[in-house]
Amino acid sequence: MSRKTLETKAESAEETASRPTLRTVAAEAGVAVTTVSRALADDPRIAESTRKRISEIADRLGYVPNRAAQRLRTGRTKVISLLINPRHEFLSFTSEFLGGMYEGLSGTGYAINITADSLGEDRLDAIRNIRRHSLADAIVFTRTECFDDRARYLLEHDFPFVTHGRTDFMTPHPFVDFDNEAFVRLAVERLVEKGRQHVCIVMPNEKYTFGQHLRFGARQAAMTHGVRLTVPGAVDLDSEPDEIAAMLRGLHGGPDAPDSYICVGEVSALITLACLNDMGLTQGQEVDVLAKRASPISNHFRPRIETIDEDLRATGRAMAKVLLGRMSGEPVEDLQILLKPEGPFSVSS
Amino acid sequence: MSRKTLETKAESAEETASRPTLRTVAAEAGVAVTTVSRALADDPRIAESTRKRISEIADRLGYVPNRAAQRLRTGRTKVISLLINPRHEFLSFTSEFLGGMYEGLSGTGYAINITADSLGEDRLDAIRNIRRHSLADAIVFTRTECFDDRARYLLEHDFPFVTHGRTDFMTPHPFVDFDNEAFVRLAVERLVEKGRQHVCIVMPNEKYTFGQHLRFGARQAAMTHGVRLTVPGAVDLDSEPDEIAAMLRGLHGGPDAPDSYICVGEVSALITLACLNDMGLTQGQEVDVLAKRASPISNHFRPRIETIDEDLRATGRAMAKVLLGRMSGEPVEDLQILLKPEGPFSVSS
DNA sequence: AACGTCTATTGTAACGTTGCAAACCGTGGT
DNA sequence: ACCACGGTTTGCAACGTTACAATAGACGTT
Repeated sequence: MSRKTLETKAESAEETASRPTLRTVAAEAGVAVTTVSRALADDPRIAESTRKRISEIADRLGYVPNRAAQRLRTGRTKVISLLINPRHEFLSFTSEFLGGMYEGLSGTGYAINITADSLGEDRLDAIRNIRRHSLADAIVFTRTECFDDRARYLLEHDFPFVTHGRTDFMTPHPFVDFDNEAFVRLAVERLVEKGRQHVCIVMPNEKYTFGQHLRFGARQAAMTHGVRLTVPGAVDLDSEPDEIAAMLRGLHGGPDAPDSYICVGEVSALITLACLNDMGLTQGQEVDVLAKRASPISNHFRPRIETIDEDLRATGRAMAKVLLGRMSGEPVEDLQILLKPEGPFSVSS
Repeated sequence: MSRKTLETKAESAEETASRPTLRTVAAEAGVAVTTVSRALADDPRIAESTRKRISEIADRLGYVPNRAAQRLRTGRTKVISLLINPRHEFLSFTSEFLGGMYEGLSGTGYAINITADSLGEDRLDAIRNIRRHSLADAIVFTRTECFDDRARYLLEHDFPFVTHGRTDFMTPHPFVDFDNEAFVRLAVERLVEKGRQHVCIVMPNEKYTFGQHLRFGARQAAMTHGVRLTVPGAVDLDSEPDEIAAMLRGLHGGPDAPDSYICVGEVSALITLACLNDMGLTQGQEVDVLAKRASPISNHFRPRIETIDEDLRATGRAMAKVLLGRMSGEPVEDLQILLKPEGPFSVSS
């Protein structure tokens, strides 16, 4: 219950008066403000002895730099915005991804700031807001589309960003992507091993770039293994249960229905399972469902389903690396990373 | 593909040179900087005619106030931080909640900023960081505990905050809570209607305050309806599938096992269903599971389960109201809202 | 002893905003 | 014609920081 338990010692000092500034520290140390600023920024022009003395005094006084002043002066925020659509995203998804980014950014002074897009009417509002009010130095987003308006906007304004997934734009930009072609090949292989002959992909909306990769990879895999492949019209990713239901009923109306399904998300897998169940088809018997797993939730589906993991922590780490590279002006070719189910490798190399 | 499609007209003007400031606008309008500042802040001291003229010029030039400068000058951020634990929270949960807060804050100039706690080693780090760096004017968090360290810290430092859920502290603080006693009474009633005689609550961890409310409400309801009640040792909310499994196996070892379960979250419901299934018990036959529903995900559980909704959008709206009240210094008694399954009413009234 | 050279530190000026005290100006009362 | 008085507007200063140019001092060279 005592204050002590919740406070660091620097904080308790800070409590007494108004917050110490560079001026306070400078006065205490008997040096100029500039010197303190430099000393705390580890500027090599400051002698090691004074640097140490000053940083001790700063600690003792509980000095914390004023972010607003730093931002005003430098124009930089030291913040990275992660855009999410709270209607779509599982936080369990975001958790690993965030953790990875956090790891990758630790020690750099950058903070991660989650921003909800899609609260206003226009999805770009959130991004415009960030840019116009300088709320972040860079932006990250997922569910990248072939002709993504967010990416386009940011490219046009030369605002640093990294996407999870690729676009079809001619102008190259930094990205980190999961190799969905490899994923779907692996998935088909697994289903074939279980004796399945006719695979169907529960496709995400066509607008998502990775849908194209899935389609392509699945064609390849189906050829290789000599199995039938059905790629029905797109269903909105992680949503639209009615559409999935309609699609499945359509497929199972005739004589040549799929005997296995590949889902790209856990929610769509859950919906698929429910629909199949409603049609009297049991997972593991008449059909098999395989899902990309990004959270532990699919462990609790019954009957159990097949899963293939996407390492989102590694994705987050890669994201951080690319982000820092982008902000320090590295060439874009070095900032495009494709993560294989097996491990990472750079597209350029 | 053209720029026009993605830009507002104010933005394109802004593009040409460096960003316009108050000085720019003042020069253009032939008035003092202060006048522009006041005009744009709708200060009554500025004549309506000049106010209008200035704001037109500001629009034309694409003037956007510099947030960093405002923050430095005023010490206020106009930001509210929503703390979330990405390991626990569904974003589908957060979506409605966020939307409600957004509605409640629209027009006030406040922005919502989602911050992940629990990325560092100490949960309080995130909050300390916000306070020390003045990253927000107020903090909101969920999953409030009886002796919540976050609430304690913020109370000690007199930092504005609102909790989702109550604490057991003597010092009153603003909160918005769902009436879980009412919820559990309703839940028991529903299960009794289905002919169930022995209800079990899959309890959240004891540290959460709402666990106490559940326990109390369930006792009342069980008495009223004359059914058996089992309240086993706590299980961590939305997690620890092994613990749930062990608990259920324990309960179903003897002759007097529950025939129905109340779950406070959808993930715990899913886990419970999986465990029951693994024991050969089918939902809707040997047992019934009822869950509090905060997202559409439970619609896809098969067999279907009973649900009772918590209106998270209304919760978010209430949150915003309380938040604004807290920041404008309203008395704390007016800032404690308990939302019934039926509708809202203030604790104080 | 004067000179240049290097290192460590200093002082000044901004970044863009808002609060405060002062000034302006047309109006109306005396 | 003077003064007081609203309603408007202005100028100055400051928030806390960092960039830049300038300075002070130490040291080796000529």
